[in-house]
Amino acid sequence: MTTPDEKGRQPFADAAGRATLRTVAELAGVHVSTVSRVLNGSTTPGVRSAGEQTSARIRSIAQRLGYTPNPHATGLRTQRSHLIGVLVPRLVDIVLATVYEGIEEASASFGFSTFVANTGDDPAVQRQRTEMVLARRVDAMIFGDAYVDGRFLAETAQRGVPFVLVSRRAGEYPSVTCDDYLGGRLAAQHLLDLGHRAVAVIAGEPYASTGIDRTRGFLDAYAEAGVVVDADRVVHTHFDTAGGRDGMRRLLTTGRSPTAVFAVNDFAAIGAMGALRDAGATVGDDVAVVGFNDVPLAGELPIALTTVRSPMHDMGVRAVHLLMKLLAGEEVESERLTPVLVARASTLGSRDGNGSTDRGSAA
Amino acid sequence: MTTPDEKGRQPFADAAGRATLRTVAELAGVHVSTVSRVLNGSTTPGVRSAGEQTSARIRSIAQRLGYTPNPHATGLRTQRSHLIGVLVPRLVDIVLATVYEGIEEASASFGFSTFVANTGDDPAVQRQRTEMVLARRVDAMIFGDAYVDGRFLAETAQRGVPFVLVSRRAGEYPSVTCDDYLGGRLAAQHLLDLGHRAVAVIAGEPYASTGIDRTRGFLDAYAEAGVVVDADRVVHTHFDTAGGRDGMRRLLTTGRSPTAVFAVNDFAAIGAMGALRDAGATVGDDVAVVGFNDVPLAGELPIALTTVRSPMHDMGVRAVHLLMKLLAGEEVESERLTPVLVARASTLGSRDGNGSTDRGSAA
DNA sequence: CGGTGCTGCCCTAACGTTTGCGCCTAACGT
DNA sequence: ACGTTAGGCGCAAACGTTAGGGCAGCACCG
Repeated sequence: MTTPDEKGRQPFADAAGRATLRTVAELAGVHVSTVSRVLNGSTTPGVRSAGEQTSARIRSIAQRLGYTPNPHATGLRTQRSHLIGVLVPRLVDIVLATVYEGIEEASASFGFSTFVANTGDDPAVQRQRTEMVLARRVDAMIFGDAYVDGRFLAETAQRGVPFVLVSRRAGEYPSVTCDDYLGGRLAAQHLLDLGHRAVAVIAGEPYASTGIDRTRGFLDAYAEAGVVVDADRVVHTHFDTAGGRDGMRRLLTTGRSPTAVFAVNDFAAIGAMGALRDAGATVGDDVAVVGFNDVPLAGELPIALTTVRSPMHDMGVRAVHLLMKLLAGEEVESERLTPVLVARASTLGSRDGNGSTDRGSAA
Repeated sequence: MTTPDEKGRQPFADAAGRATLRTVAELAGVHVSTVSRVLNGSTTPGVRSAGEQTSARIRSIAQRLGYTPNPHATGLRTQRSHLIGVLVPRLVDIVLATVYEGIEEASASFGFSTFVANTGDDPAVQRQRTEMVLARRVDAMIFGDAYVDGRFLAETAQRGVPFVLVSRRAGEYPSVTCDDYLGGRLAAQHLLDLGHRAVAVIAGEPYASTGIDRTRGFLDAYAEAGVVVDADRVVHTHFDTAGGRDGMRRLLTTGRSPTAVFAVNDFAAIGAMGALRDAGATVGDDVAVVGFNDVPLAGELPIALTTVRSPMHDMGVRAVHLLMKLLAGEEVESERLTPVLVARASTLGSRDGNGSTDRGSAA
């Protein structure tokens, strides 16, 4: 089957015609192990690498041949794949997609590649995708879809797989998140400043720390201002537009309509705006709406959305850094990144030129 | 360093304690090659597998141990990685993210995993990321970021890497796209039906077939109706909200304001709506706006967006199917999937209850 | 002049799979 | 009873790397 030298193809190359260590070694007239040591920078102090000119020659040949080490061989030999498995609820959610971009970027800078998988926040799928990712022998994992109770994570931890959480926290596992509690407080303070007392919260999924912490921060701030938000004014929903619309509808049918709504996610906020529009209310004038995350289009909406900006990209980057420290055996500590409120027309109303310019107010 | 049997851990397991073929073989009292043949179903007709009960025993032991083959070893031995490299402009673009979800889903169903990388439509990055992905020894690639001239793809093709395109077409390379030309015609027909003659196009990037074909379909339909759209009414922009806003601003400063705008992308349309709002125009009543793709929030906007729905998820799925045929050595042909116009308030105006319900009209 | 220590490289054994080849044993045909 | 055949399985050689252990040659020192 394998013709030894099909058509002038590199001798001693692999089946696909790619140069191997052997190709380089043969051309340089040295042993493959020498090439390996030279190319790996052989940073081990005790072990010696090759001489100056031999090294230069080897490097130049490798370069000319476009040699890249076969990751399967390396992985097999070293038991390290330089692969990170990433699990997210859904990549079509721009929030997680942005976080993932940060992860991918930072991983690449450390020489790691990433596998992503969607789990849809379904525990059965989480388990199945984790198995799949682990079967690929990843060195570590990043979970963006943690349940706040962390029961599933305990299993993974017991299997000895190093991992960090991103976006959502859970238990005592190392995580990089937005300071969601503070974010909730920022939203509350903004609405309090505008005089809103009858407020409601579209709180997201009950198992996600993001929604939980943002809601708690919001309610705590209101409580401290002497306003107790009734339990039926807090509704749980999916994190997307459809969820926000449903949540808003439920809030509107309870009778006493709120004058302001805090949605723990921009897309839920947009859905809420849709439901308000359908109910004949004008967002910003009749009802104030605050979202969370400040996705790029929040400021572009026909009625620009007031929201709490979270450092999504940065969370991904920091998560990778944290993971690298973990892999290096260092002590790691969870990080909470600071959010910023961005006030726009959806709370300021039409009195304010519709706020196409962002005014970030430092937290 | 390697303690032979650290703490009651599976004998003959790998460093991470995972079962290997050897573990299974030892327990079953057979040779590893036998285990390999049994577990691989050894469908080769000439070569015989093991006997009925031996097979059953092996399978049961493998199952009990949770054996999964080491993909590095398999990849090294077979020169096939069951890996697909996917390049997209940006994953935060929900359109490509949705396409990618389809790719990931379909790939998994074929036993393939995927690497994604963002290229930001930058040729230098495309090249660099392609190298990176190829260095991982992927079996094939899917490009979602093709330039219509396809010059870079020619290099990749010459290297013998099997690939298909998705979302955008280029040259004669196999691709799965939306029938963008038809989509452009649908948008035009809708605006023609509403009586618009002074129309403009936010045409996207000049190197992407999506924008090109949608624009051409739109202009052709208008030309057939006897309306010639001036060249200065067609502006090129980025595919995001910022791009749409800039494009709209440019259109508004040319003097003669259009009564309708076709943006080749929903986010550009949203940006255009933002610019119109800033200019004091009411979208739907003063100026009609049509987008493209029908992303989930298009219908949730305060002014719901009329748009051309493209089968994004399905494109990803079909692209993988096409790739599998290609890998199987079959003849493959490009596919164009049919789009559908969804009319909403951004063209119908407030006369229409704001159209929170979609009315897909078959193409 | 013999030891000692270093430099510069080679040798070899893995890592976990797959796969062509070939050896047994049992069943079958004549 | 003996030769043939096929089934059931073991053997061993790869795939491309890495890494521990050497072995020459040279300089240096006493």
